[in-house]
Amino acid sequence: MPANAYLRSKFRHSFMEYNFRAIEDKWRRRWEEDKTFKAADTSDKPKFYVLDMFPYPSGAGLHVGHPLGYIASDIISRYKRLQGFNVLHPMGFDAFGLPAEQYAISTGKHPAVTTKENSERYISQLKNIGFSFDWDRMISTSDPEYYRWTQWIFLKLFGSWYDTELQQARPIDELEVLFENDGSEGISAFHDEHETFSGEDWQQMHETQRSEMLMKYRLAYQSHAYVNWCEALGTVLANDEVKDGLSERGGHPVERRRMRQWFLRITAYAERLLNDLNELDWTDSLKEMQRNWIGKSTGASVHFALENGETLEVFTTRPDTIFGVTFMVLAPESEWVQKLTTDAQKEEVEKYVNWAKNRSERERQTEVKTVTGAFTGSYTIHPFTGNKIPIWTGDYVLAGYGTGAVMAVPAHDARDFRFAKHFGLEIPRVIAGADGDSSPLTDEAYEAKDGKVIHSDFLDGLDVKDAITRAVEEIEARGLGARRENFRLRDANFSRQRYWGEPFPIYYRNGVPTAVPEESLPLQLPEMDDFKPTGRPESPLAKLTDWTYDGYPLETDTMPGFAGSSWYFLRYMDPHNSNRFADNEALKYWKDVDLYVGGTEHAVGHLLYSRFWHKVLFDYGLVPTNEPFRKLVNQGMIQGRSNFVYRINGTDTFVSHGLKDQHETTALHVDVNIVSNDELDTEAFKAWRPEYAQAEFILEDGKYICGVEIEKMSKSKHNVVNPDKVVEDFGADTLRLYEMFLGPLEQSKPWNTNGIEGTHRFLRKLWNLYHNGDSFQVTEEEATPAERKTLHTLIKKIGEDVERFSFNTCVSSFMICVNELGEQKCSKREILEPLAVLLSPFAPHLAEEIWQKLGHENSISYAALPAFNPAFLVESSFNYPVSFNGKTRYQAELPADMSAAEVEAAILADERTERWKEGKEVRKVIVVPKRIVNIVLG
RNA sequence: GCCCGGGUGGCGGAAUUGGUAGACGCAUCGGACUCAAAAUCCGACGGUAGCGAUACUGUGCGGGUUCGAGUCCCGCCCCGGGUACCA
Repeated sequence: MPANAYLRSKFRHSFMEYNFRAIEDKWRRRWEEDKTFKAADTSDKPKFYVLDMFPYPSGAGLHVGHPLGYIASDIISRYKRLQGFNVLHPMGFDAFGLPAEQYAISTGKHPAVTTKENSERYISQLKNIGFSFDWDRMISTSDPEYYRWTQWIFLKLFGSWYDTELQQARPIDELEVLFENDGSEGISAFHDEHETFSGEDWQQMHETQRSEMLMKYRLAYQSHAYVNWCEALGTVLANDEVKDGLSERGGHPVERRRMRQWFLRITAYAERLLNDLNELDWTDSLKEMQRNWIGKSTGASVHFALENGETLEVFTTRPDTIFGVTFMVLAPESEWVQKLTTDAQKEEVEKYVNWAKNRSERERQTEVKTVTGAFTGSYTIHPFTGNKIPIWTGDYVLAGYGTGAVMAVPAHDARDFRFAKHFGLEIPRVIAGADGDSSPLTDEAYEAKDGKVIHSDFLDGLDVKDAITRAVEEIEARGLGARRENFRLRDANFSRQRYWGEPFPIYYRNGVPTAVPEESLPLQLPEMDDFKPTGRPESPLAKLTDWTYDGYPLETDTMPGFAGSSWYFLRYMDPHNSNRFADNEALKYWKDVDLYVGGTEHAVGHLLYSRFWHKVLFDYGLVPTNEPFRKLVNQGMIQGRSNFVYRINGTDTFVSHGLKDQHETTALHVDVNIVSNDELDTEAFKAWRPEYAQAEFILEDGKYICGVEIEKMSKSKHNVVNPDKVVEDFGADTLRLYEMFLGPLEQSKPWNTNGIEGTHRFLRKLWNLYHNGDSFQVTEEEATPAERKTLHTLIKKIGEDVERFSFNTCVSSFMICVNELGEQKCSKREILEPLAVLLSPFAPHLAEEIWQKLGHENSISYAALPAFNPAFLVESSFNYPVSFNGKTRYQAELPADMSAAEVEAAILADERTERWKEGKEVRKVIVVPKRIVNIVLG
């Protein structure tokens, strides 16, 4: 291995080697002892809050991909300190939740134990890389002193309703006063459907009835609803935890089940969550993901009269096609299905509904194109034509969106078209194509919002866009409905039937869900030896007989993983406060996160929930900003780079990659740690696994070359590279630099240890600039113009590139600078001292060591960033590329301050121009000063 | 299907507002030092032709705008991510 080579070389050379192990050890210890990166609670300096998405401490420890974002944010943190900011850069652990619990179960240990062990391992790995975290602010979401405030915020949500007129959360007792006085009518509140009641009605209600009514308004509420039940995990899951009908964690099947659950009324904030995205400095793609998840669509609600006098409400985005409605479809789960099914159709409909309800989420999604449904036997009356419209049920209509019923326009909606075609229903065309085509639609629906309306009474001749407006006007004028907005976003399922989460501070007093008083928080998670899922849809806490408060039973569900992570960034501002989730002064000083770095996997989960919680706190004046994360940068994923060996089938012989096609072979993953530049260390391979001890090899050019594939980094693929190993072999500074050098931060890229020696070599070259033979040597001589130019080119470049998070080009610039200074044999303080400061955010250990040798007593972390002086970059001449018809032919060195006309004259007078003209005429000369000359020949 | 990214040497990537494509690094090859190896240093390194100066060609494909296109416009192909009966 290269590390051994370096070690060997160290003993051979007599001069001062770059001994990264000693240097890094020394500074790790110093920073810890001196608390170098402790953020001041109050300061005259401007604040800067740099946050990483905190990890859940998994049993596998950190691999080399995890620190990528942390290195980037650490560079920014250190850079901002150099710029004079008071920087808050904390780290902690997302310790509650499913992953931690699954890991505990698989190892047979208690999650409290595994979480502690894993966190400690993470801390040591993180400290090894030299991050400038303020470790005194470390938090863990499973710490009772932390989740006490998670519970407290939950109670805030439980004790709130949303005023749609004031557009903010308000205390629930204010709603009770309104109910008491005037009943439910005229209150502008976001709530579930219910029948209106008067003030007198309210006064006569029982406690239970009142509680149930308030549940329809609370921001944290209980409800019976269809939820994602995952049998294998023994819990329900939120929508963002389910992918393709399988649990995101573990890939287990998920079924739809009606259960009583806690929910968060995030839908009340849909509009604000959507609008406020505009003011955030996030990537467009991330904002777009949130917009799509929120899914706002504009249209109309329309009431269709039923024969029994009731009305059926539907939501449509295409009211312009209302004359094309030939049938209605209800979701199988809709309450209307039962009510509207006639005796004659009863058997068929019941059979269908039962079948549809028992389909798994996965079946529903994989068989999207299969058309199923049943006729209820009832009809509705078309509000404009008076026609009888048959009512069907079909599972392509979702119960949870809109009203769970649609007006079907088969000619202009692909799903309705398929349904009509399958059941032989009419498909009348009401929108002509853009080319005026009004022929019947036989193959597919015409969904484009383009063309003119036909066969539609008062809408005839209008363009689609105008017809939508006109149709809504008419619907409103006739009292048939109204313009309406609809959101795809659903309320967040907040219950988990698991052990390892925050207990709900809720107890059931005579069956009425009641808040545990604030003074009794934290409501501690009870110690349990048997914390495994029960296998029934209830939490392990239900096994306890003494899980009570004040003699009443406590809620047995626990909160989901995203509870603790929805506000942790606030706790860092004041992590040890025992009176409040964070002190008001601290909140006012730190305000919000200036830079948040993390992966896109949290685009719609964590980032949406956090924004929601933050807005509720903002409504109560508990936080000073309405958004928590001003700027957000997504780092790409580091993929694994797997190596393969090829075993000749039925033998113990392995053939090198280039020769494998001459044999029948099986490709096997081999540990990337015993492969260097794709060459296998065959002795290490024999020692790797007992079954390979007798292995024989067919080599090419005396080497065994491995195959390569880019895959996910995972243990089973033997492509995991541990940062500890890289730090041991090359040092933390090399690791930091190399991770940045790999490519643009936001891009996904494979980890390949091969190139790391380049960055290590760079650090040694840099180290040698400050040393001569075996002694540190930096002179006080005045720098030359060339040396100053080299330095200030770097200062300018680093300033620009850090600003745009282009750290890979920063590293290149350092390399160029060091190469040039090496050629210049520069050892002058005037140049080398600023260079050390510039480098310190990237390679902090090395920079500190040099800084100390330069005679400074304080940490380089609080030095001042060198100022850029453009005067040093002024050039007296410019080497013009001269091109003819766009092809560069020769270079001409001309004074830099020459005007365009002078340049033109000089070039035309150049003898080389004559040669390249090839006798043709000069039609035009383009001169861009200090860039290019192009001569157009005719 | 829809919405976002992206496609540049053997490899990772650079080219920030249209102005010398391939910076920087890895790998490879050649040389110096060495008994030898490692380390270090020097040099070559997109493709084709040529001893060579050099010429032609070249940023996924096809067209266009421009004095000039990796960069802008139109139409495709491929890869990655998100989302999916959302009416």
